[in-house]
Amino acid sequence: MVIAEFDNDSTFNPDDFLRNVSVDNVIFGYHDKELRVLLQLPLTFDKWTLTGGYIKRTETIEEAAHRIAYSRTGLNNLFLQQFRSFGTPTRISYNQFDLEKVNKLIGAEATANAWMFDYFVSVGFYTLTEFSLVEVKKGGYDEVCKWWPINELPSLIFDHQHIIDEALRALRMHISFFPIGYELLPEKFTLPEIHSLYETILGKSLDYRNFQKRLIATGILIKLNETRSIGAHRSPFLYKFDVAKYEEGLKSGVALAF
Amino acid sequence: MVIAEFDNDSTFNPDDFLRNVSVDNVIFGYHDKELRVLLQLPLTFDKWTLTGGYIKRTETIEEAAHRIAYSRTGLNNLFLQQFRSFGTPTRISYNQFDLEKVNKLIGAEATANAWMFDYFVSVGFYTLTEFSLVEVKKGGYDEVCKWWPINELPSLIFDHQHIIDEALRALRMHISFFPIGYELLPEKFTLPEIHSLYETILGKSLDYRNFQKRLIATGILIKLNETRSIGAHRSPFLYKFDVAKYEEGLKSGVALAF
DNA sequence: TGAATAGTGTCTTTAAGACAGTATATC
DNA sequence: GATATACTGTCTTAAAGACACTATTCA
Repeated sequence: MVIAEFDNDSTFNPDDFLRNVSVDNVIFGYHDKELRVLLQLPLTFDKWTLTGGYIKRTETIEEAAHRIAYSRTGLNNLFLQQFRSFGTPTRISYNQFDLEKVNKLIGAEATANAWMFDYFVSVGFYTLTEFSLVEVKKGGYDEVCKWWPINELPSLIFDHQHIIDEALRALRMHISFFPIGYELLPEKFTLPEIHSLYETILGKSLDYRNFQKRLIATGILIKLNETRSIGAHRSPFLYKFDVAKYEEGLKSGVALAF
Repeated sequence: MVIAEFDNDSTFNPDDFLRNVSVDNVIFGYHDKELRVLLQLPLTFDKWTLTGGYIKRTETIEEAAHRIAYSRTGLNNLFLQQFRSFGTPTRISYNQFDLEKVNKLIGAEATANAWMFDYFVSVGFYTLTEFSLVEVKKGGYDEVCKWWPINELPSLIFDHQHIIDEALRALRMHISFFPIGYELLPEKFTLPEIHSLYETILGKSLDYRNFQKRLIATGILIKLNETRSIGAHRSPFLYKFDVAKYEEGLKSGVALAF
């Protein structure tokens, strides 16, 4: 629930958007055994927020989620997954806004019943991407937009901490039934790399031998006849995804009960 | 997305409700090996709809779902489960309304941009109840409200068939991980009864011996020293739920991979 | 040759799935 | 005793989980 739309549209008009519904994206980023979330610090708050926004009258909620994600990451083929909606009259609280800053932005005196302080039901989406390659673009009304390690999140506005918790729960459930990694790993990757990926997302260690057995058994991996040189150590073999089987797994599920 | 609120409130004022968000309840009913859905035929359509409604500015989306479910079933302790939200600009289509009837109801000429024809994002909830004991109450603006067998649904308005399909998918996934039956079976029930319940909901047959083994293994059942007389047949034993373990299972899940 | 990482195999336990004959209640 | 339903047990197979040693790279 933020004013991301202002960014590319200087003639922002609330009437072009749905009232009382918004989208919040929980964008998880993975890199080098670390899981982060993309958060922004709007000028109108002194707390961080998810990258969210309003829904245009001409677009679906999924399109809105993609547009908002694109506006921050420049990525337009993210696998955005709806996981829950959040609706409580008190979730958006008037007094968490910095009214002085709001007034300056609006160029007028904001009253307590201004549309932006209204009760918004937020539809939550999450996604997962490789964050080291993403060029984060802050919105015109944000001070900063950056990746925060999942275990060291700053103080968040409204119920955004709760939304992140729920998104992480959904993500962790999701990866027991569907393959992940295609957007997160280089085209050719090693088993230790994908092993670390799963461990990081699940937040627990997985026996490497059993992990390998199960992952191979899904049939989504193709072992290559190349190795990666990693210094004074044995060189691990490279693998790539069998894209057809990976896609198939995304649809009908894959047995990986972690 | 219907005008259920009119029912108990003759002074219905759209300003008391959120714009552009609604709730749709998929109320599944079970009785005697049959699964049904509660649908209503509003005066303003010639197609059937889910029992849905708008969200008051003073209530959470969950409270709205409960209020709406109560208004049709008289039940107020339903286990309503949010499963997805639906938002497409075209999902509510103006020309599926019977304008003549709408005008008569409103007492004025409805224009194409009236609030009720607007783009509504609908938050979907489902629940499951024993339908033979429910006294269905139709809304003041409905012609009928009744249970339809899941396999013989009438023609539904908007995307309501799709919402039902998604709800059923969620329900079937749900019962592989969580116990069901407490609200659906009499306090004392037999194994063949709960077996039929699972078969009906899943829409497939389950080997009785394996089913029993797994269900007993969950520990949520208590075998009683009584039997039920069912005529010229062997009398099955009665069971009841171990409520504490059942509740526990609702929280942390139960292994029942069907 | 030592340090760090990659790779591999077996055993045990548990669960899933297929399958058929005996027991009981009433007419 | 005929009929309809309830009840029970075993075998096979597959998957999960625990566990420890060998192989490779290069400084």
